Amino acid sequence: MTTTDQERQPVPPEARRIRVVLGMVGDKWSLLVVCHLRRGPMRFTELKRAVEDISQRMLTVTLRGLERDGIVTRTVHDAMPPHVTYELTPMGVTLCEATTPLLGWTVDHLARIDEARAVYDAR
Amino acid sequence: MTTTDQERQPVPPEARRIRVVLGMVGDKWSLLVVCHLRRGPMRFTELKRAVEDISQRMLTVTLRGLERDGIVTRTVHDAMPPHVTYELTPMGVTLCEATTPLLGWTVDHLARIDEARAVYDAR
DNA sequence: CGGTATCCTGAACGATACTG
DNA sequence: CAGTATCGTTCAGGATACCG
Repeated sequence: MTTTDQERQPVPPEARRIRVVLGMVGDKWSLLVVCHLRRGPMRFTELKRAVEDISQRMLTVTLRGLERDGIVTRTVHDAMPPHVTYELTPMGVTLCEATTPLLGWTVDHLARIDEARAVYDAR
Repeated sequence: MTTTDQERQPVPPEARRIRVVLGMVGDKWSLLVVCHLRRGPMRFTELKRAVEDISQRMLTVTLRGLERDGIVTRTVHDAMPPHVTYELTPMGVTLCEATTPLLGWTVDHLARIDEARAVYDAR
């Protein structure tokens, strides 16, 4: 091998991007919550019911993270009874659109993935 | 509210897809390894050097997972010295393409994300 | 209604040593 | 070279209880 010298720092910016994406939506609930908010603003309890099996704590933690990243907005309505709504920001909408191909890929390959796993596990 | 009855099971298939995607590439290393393999087959040690800070153990674990899912192939070459190469399967290549928009989104919004976090943390 | 606070468990991950 | 085995730690996430 003679190319040993000039191949340092191959893809550091790509690595940075991947870390950022995973840090934002790589957890168990964020993408799920974002997907539900595509249809429009939702209240806390409404989300709690919609996102199956999420605990109250994890919904709060997830929403705080998404709010911090500028993906959702939190709006407190002073009414009787008082309530809070969450809504995708414009950036949140574009994030949603950016994930569409990946979700589509899963639809197209779910069967093949299950098959590959079965083959691998059988051996 | 009068729509309480007919809104059960809103998006279960979408949830399933998201779980599958995160289960495959939602961990710390899989996407990173896949991205490095875009350029062509690589040997174990070559990957170990390329993927910054990955431990030998995690590289093995990650590659096994990707192999199980049909994303990479593992080929043992009987030579002296013996070596092993990893390569993206056709399905692995399409997965890579499906993630491109999401990575591109990060490039476009990295600055805005950092800004949003700074604003949120300052308050 | 929409949270916080606290405690706890399991899985993911890292470090290190050894091997065909 | 390309692993496996073992151990220790960290941390995301779940259960539960309480609150403005």
